[in-house]
Amino acid sequence: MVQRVLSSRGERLAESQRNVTSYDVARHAGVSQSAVSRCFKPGASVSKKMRERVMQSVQALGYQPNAIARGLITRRSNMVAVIVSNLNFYPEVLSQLSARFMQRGVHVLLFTLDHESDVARTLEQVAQYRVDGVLAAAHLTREQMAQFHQRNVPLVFYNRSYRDVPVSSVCCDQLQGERVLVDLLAQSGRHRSYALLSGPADSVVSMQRTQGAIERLHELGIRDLTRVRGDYSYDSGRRAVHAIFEQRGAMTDAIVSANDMMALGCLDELRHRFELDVPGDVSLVGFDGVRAAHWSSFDLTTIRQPVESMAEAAVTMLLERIDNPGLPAEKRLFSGVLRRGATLGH
Amino acid sequence: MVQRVLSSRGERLAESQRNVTSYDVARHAGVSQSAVSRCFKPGASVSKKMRERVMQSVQALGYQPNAIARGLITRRSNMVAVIVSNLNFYPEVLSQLSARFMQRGVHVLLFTLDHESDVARTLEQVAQYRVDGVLAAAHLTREQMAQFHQRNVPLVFYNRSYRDVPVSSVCCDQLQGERVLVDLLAQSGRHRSYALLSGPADSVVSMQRTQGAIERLHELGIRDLTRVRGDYSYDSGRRAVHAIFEQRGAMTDAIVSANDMMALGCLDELRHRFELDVPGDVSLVGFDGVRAAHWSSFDLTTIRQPVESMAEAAVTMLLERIDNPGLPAEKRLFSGVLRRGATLGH
DNA sequence: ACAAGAATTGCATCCGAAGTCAAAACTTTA
DNA sequence: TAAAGTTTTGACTTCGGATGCAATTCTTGT
Repeated sequence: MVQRVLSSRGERLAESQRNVTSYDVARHAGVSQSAVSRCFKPGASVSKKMRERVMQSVQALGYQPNAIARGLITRRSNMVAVIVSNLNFYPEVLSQLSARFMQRGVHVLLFTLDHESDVARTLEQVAQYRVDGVLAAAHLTREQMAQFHQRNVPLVFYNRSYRDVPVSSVCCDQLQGERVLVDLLAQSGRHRSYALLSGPADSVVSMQRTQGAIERLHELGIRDLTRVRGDYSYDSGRRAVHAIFEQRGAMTDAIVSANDMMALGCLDELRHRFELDVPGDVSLVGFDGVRAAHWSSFDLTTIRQPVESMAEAAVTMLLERIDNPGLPAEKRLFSGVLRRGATLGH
Repeated sequence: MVQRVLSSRGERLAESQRNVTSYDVARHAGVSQSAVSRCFKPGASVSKKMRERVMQSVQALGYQPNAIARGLITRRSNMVAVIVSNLNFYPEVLSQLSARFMQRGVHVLLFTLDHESDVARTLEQVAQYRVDGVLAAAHLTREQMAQFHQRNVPLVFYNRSYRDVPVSSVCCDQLQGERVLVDLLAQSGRHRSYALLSGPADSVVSMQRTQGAIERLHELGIRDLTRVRGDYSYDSGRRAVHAIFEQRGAMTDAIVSANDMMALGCLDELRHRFELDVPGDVSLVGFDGVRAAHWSSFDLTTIRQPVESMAEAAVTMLLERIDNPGLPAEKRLFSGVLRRGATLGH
């Protein structure tokens, strides 16, 4: 009963309040629909008089052009899909990307992937919305990349580079950054035993960082290495300390963490649970340059990813490729910036 | 040269690879376009045989229905706009909202506002994309709300409630939470002098928290109160400590911060710069329940906003109102959850 | 086997703006 | 002032899928 009344009211509303269209404006202004359309196209052939008349009606009726309809005919949605694997790790990146896209009049359709989510289904959705381009801060398979390529949808990866695949990406040089950190550790004191804390097994970034560290350690003749794995979270960093000490007793006096969050977890656990001094007893380095790494409780030595530059580059690369589909794939590699904190032994 | 070859190839591709449409599928399967369309509408009248035939062609051609075209005719974009004022403060909230919308097959068009950004222009964009609903974690004027109402676009606010305006919202009870914190402070020891650290002047949330604290302090007969203002950031928390001590010397021994970030800034500055003991010399409370508040370096006493419940409520409320435009506005108020940390005096 | 009823299918139209092209209106020139 | 040239304007079609309705096919009962 109530239901019926409500819905009949809903219908009446829907009829009377049907969105204002360009036809309505045209009728109101006594001109053709084409004229109205042209008034919204910059650089179109419209007389001053016409524009004034139309705009007056636009104001009067509160007309807003329908971006959906426009997208249908122009085959340009003016939207890009931004795919992030786990939002918690990318707040700053997403904020940067979003701001820069908005500034250029491009809209962001956000897709987040968590462990349970079905990547294939998500990408289907991306395809159905006919976005003009895709910015992915998540792992895609070669087939999935190929699909976008087939459909002529430009794709740019953020911090994932796929060697041997001609796909565009903007990355921070993980290997080099990690080598710098290891060098610094090695210079800063004679450490007896190193521990390497990696991220999730399926993270390419973690793999690269870990590999960079191992390479450099080997080059320096350091072979005594404990390896444990975390999931990039603070808590997993705390747990990692226990795992490390279980494997090597309390011999370990240098920890290389694949990211800052885990490093902070280590730091807290070392200090507050094990009552060890950092950097006195243990040296520690992270990677990323998250805000908290700068906090005076931590003052972590780390490599800061130049997020602003990377975001700018990613956005620019994607938009360029949208405007000019012929552009070849390009991989841009940014160097991280060393931040010397107080977590390295004398 | 290479350029030309590539771009001419691009053109040929663009022509031949024009996106597959339902007509293409229909032709390939030897059926009508309506039939194809119906195969994608759940619950439509389609025979098993027909569905099989169509789906085979769909597979063969790699057809993906065009959500834009569908949106045009159904007047349902299946997108909602999420407007957040400054992403940095909302990583977890956004992640929650996004995940929950996605789970229900609704897509998120993300709009971020920073200080410079033009809210009016942004809302114009929101309107043009004919989103089905708007979730705002940002401040809108009454007129702006009214615009959405006029256009029959459901609007739900996250953590902003406007008294006297019939608009839906999901909020955490800032006043009550702050009162609980003040009570706890008062019980935990006899503090000589309180300081109140507010957020930005234009933040309603900050106002409410501040007001809640002041009310309760007054009720408890506490009038000796230093007031300073920050911008919600860690750094502004650090600076605030200096401001407080300048105003009251080092008398102050209880600080009520309008959010956790600033509280953490205070904490670090008190301990590392002023070499004071928290909670020995100064007690401190925050608000929000951010991750870092739980870290063992801080162990902050705070009120945790039940982000999961709030996000779920906000998403549900919005989608309900999309499906049933007749529903009246509703304000839902969640209580924060006290987290007792180690930043309160004995 | 045939009529009545139910389930499918296809035709035609619609959503709302943009682009094509020819007609109309306005300028300029001789 | 008429002819030629330039702008503006409007009628019509298009984008790609959804839907009301009529036509068709399939069931079912007798």
